[in-house]
Amino acid sequence: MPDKRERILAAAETLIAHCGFQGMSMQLVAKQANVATGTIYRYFADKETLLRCVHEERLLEVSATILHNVNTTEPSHAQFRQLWLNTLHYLQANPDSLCYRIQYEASPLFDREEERQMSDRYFKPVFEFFEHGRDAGLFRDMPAELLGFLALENLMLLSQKCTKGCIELDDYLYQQLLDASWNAILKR
Amino acid sequence: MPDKRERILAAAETLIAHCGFQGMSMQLVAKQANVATGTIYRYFADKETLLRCVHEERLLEVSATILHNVNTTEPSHAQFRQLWLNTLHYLQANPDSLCYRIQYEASPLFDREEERQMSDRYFKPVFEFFEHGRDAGLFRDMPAELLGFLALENLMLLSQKCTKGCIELDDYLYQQLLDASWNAILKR
Amino acid sequence: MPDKRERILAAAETLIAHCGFQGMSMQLVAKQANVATGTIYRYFADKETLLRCVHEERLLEVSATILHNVNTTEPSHAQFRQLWLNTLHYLQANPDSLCYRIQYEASPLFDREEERQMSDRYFKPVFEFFEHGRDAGLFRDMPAELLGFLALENLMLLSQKCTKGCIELDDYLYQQLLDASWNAILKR
Amino acid sequence: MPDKRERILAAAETLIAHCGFQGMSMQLVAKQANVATGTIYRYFADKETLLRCVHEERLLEVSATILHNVNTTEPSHAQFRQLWLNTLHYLQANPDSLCYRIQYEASPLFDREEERQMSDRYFKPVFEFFEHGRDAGLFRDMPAELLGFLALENLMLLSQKCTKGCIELDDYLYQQLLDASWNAILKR
DNA sequence: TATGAATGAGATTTCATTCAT
DNA sequence: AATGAATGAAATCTCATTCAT
Repeated sequence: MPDKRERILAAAETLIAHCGFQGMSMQLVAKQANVATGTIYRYFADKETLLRCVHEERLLEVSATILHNVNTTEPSHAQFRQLWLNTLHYLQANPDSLCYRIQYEASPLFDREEERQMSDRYFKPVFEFFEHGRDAGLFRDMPAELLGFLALENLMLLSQKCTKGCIELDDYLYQQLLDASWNAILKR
Repeated sequence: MPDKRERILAAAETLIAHCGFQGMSMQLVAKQANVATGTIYRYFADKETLLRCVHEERLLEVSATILHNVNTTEPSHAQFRQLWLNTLHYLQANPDSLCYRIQYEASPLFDREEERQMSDRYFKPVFEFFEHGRDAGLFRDMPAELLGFLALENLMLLSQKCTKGCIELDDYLYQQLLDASWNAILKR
Repeated sequence: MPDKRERILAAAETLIAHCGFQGMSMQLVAKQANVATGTIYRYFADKETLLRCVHEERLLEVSATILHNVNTTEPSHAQFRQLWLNTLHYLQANPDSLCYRIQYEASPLFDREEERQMSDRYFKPVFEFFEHGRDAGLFRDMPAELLGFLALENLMLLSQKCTKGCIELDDYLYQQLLDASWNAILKR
Repeated sequence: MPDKRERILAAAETLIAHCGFQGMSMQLVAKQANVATGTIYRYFADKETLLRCVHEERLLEVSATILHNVNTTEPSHAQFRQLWLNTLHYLQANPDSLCYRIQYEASPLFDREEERQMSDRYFKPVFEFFEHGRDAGLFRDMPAELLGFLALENLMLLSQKCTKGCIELDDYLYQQLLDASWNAILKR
């Protein structure tokens, strides 16, 4: 019954998003996932492993989502727009996932090497999009990671501010932000 | 001996940066600050209060630092450059402070209203800088908070990536990033 | 294994009797009951709840014991004698229980309303005994609670004095005390 | 400034009455008495000594109060009435004192030998009253302590019930209770 | 004599993990 | 495979006592 594994992952993510890293106990995860405490340990070696798995699972999901309908070999404003909107929509639809990721990446669980490998594995097409654009003289002369960061990753903090209610955005502002991101990476 | 309070705050910040929110225990803070456990409770009502105080203390410090040598009534590329570099240098010199802030803001301790009030109190000059520039037709037509976010706040995630060793930057790239930020907020 | 709950209750009662309310720690209760500290919290939400439960458990036990072989609808000297002796024997056989109750009732845990409800629930037959006697013109014209108090409850302090070794009693004195109690409540 | 000592004693008594033995900390006593924490230790060796002193101080006060206007060499109903009413009024006027005493006597601080000595010292006239009455054939053939207990000490639990609001008494009932006490100790 | 900041042992409570069923 | 009661180490917080001022 592999959906138990899924339920446990989702429960952990939600709990961290709402109660923070300290607020997540294995007992609470079990209750939220509707399984027994011991059951968690049949799917995950320990708490740390569970947290790492949530992270990886979500990276996989994000990468799949944001590349939807994007042709990464043809860098253009239209492709970029699709990429940017996919990212935004995912973040808005999954505030727990975002909240989790930010806490995870700032925590000591986060491991540079492992992260680089996962990035490479899951976000290769995204990086390729920026590489192609840079090599065609469209984007600034920077490593693809930096272009990706400038264009997409700052949406994370922005989304968090929206979710927490610090900023309110409307269609006009979204248009402006998309445009700002495009201008930031554009050569000249 | 009011420097005890300072030592406790610094110890808490460092520990959170290195061990995460969950890894920071009051015992460890006491040891790191070289005081007895009970002493912490003479200065801070409980753990939550301590964490909130670290947050406020650092906001105060950041705002003082990044406004150094900036005339906020004259928005110009030179002033912007100073602001951006101040921010960058502060973040690089105080990676713990950054790491702390990100975790704090993603945690359930974070309170929207309180945060807005503190932002208004401490970062008023920064917001004024962007307001003046916008009203003069220099910057995009956006709330000052958003301009500030686009220009400066994404430096937070970027710095974190550097600190964690995911990205390496040199002078040329810094120049590019400064330019990218400027282009992002510029009207036209 | 529901006898664990029983063991915890008994351990708490004994410890309070011997070490006082302040001397009873959850660690000691656990050791005395031969369970782990955490186990207590599976059965009782917190220390206060545990103390309240000890109280209720013992009220239940007392009421059952002192009504043994007493027909409460026939108030007479013989019935009274049985009631009085039952009470005395229970107190002598369970000095811990007594010591606990006195401390509990003098402590701030004690809640008037809750107590009145428990009294009504558990000691109804005792009160009826005194009511019937009063209505038949045998006992003084007083609320049943007061008659019960005069006749039985002062045995509590008396027993405590014996337990603590302040007073020594023999059969002759018991006879006298029983007689004194009877005279106290008798009309005329 | 010996009134500091008095203030500390009063503060300890009040706190125990209201917050229980566990609720009384030396810090709270200091605050309530309006002195510094360390000052308490100039007057009392430690917490236990302080608690014992409160006890003794109050015994002294009670004995002085209840013997007011009583001629202990002439046992009679009038003298008894005065004694009984003095006791009642003291208890009603000083519910904290009562509440303290009950908790103290049930606690492990209470020491049989010391208590007997203090009783003898402070309540000698009361015991003499009952001895004279017994030797004159007026009261039951019992040790004076027991007569005193039957006549007066059960007022303690009764008063506590009133203070806690479990029982309400009026003049008629007081008259009845006084009469009941008298009947209890009377020979025949 | 009086103060109150500081101490650190100890109290209550939580929670990751195990294991008999 | 799944359960959830039990564990006990560790976390937070309190408080009797000391001591420099």
